[in-house]
Amino acid sequence: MAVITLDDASPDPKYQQIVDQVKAHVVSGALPPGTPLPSVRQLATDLGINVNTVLAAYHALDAEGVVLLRHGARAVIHPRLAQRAEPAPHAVAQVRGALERVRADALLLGMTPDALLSLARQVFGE
Amino acid sequence: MAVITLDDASPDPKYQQIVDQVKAHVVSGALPPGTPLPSVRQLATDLGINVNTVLAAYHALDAEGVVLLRHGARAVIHPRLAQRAEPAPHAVAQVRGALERVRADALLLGMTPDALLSLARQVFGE
Amino acid sequence: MAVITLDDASPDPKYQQIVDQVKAHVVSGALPPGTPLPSVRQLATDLGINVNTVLAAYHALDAEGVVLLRHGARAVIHPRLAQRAEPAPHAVAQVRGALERVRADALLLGMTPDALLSLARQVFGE
Amino acid sequence: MAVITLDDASPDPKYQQIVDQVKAHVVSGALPPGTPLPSVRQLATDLGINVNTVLAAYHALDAEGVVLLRHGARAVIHPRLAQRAEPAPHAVAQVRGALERVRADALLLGMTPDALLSLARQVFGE
DNA sequence: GTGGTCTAGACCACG
DNA sequence: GTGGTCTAGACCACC
Repeated sequence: MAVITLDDASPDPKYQQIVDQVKAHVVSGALPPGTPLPSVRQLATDLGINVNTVLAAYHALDAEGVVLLRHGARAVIHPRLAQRAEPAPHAVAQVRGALERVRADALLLGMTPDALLSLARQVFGE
Repeated sequence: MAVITLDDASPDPKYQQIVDQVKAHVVSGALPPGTPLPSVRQLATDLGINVNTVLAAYHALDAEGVVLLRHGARAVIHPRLAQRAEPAPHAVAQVRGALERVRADALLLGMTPDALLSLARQVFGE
Repeated sequence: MAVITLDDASPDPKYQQIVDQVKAHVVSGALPPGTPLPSVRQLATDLGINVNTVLAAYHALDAEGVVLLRHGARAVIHPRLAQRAEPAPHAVAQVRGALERVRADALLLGMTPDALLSLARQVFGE
Repeated sequence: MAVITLDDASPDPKYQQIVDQVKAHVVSGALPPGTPLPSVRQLATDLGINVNTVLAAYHALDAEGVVLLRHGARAVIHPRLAQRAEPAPHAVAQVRGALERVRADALLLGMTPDALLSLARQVFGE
């Protein structure tokens, strides 16, 4: 459970794919705060990639506060993630920008505004 | 009208900012199909950037089918853009992926699913 | 009294947290020179961590001269701690370096020099 | 000016030394917002170290928002650094923790509270 | 055994 | 030319 897989055909770099999937698992509840992640070496061999690539992903997650890295200890999902309840002032602006970008691409790809809204309800709704 | 501006403080590369803004203007109707874009040299001097940077943006837009580039002729918004009505099979999957990524980041930033849906309705709604 | 606690959400390693807290208790007077520390095994079980982790902390404190370790005997706060009166030549330079580092981070975090000085007076003042 | 140097005898890793010095230069005004940093390759050869070590430092500065990294463009001190005026809620607590740590070490090194406060006024004062 | 740092070198993407 | 990604492998620090 909470498996991480790589797609060689993806335009995203491997370390980014790892970051995205860990975040997704955190959000879905598959990786609750405090859960230990696989060791960098373990995940590297599992995915058939280099240890440093996994390290890059873990460092990025650490910098974002999603993961807690400590010397000698297994990396864990940050225990204080659950406490965050403030919407954060700039966060909304940031998300809005991302949504506007998605909207432009979707409409140019031929989707109707209605179809987009409907898809959003599907993805964003519980 | 349909002005393009660059933000030096943006994490996005310049060519990306140009691409995003042209798309936005197309979607908003400010740049209807067939409209000529400013010449590469003109836009480059207007923005105070290198010609190659503008060229990169135009090429990207051409590759996505948003713009039509022809040797010796001014670049124009693709005339057949309006005819696209089929959402394209992989397009929906692509947009869904983008939305899922936005969702993960939004929730990790502390937004509630409700707030996100509400924001999406705001941005995606006509 | 002079309790030591661990914070799982802290980015600092456990042994470091122990070292910091013992130092703080010594400085505050809660652990005067000569005071015996809890045994390695006792503290390890109290905190629910490995004996070696506590040992590492005690060794670090011993190396810094804060604690006196003797084979077979309980570790104690170094009895001669009180006698130190000379600031030591390199000590000032070391502390100055630490303060400069704190200053850079504080200012980058948005604090004003005045706010920083005021906070320092609060923390450093008796 | 705004030179960066490495100290092989320092306990801090090289990439950390680069990070600290860039921050110090930003705070001192030697590197105002928008200033381009030396390219990773240039700085690497200047310091006689590997390119990836410099990259690690630049990535860390980018993650902290001190530096703006963009593909193909020279790294620059973040242009929006000047705009930050909010003290940030957790920032104060973070700085306070750092000061408390410095205080404990200073007193254990034999400095008096008065000497520490005086040094702080020297370092923190304009 | 776990993560941290550093090196060396290759190839890709952006301007 | 600039930064980005990835690999391979070595050695160190922490638990």
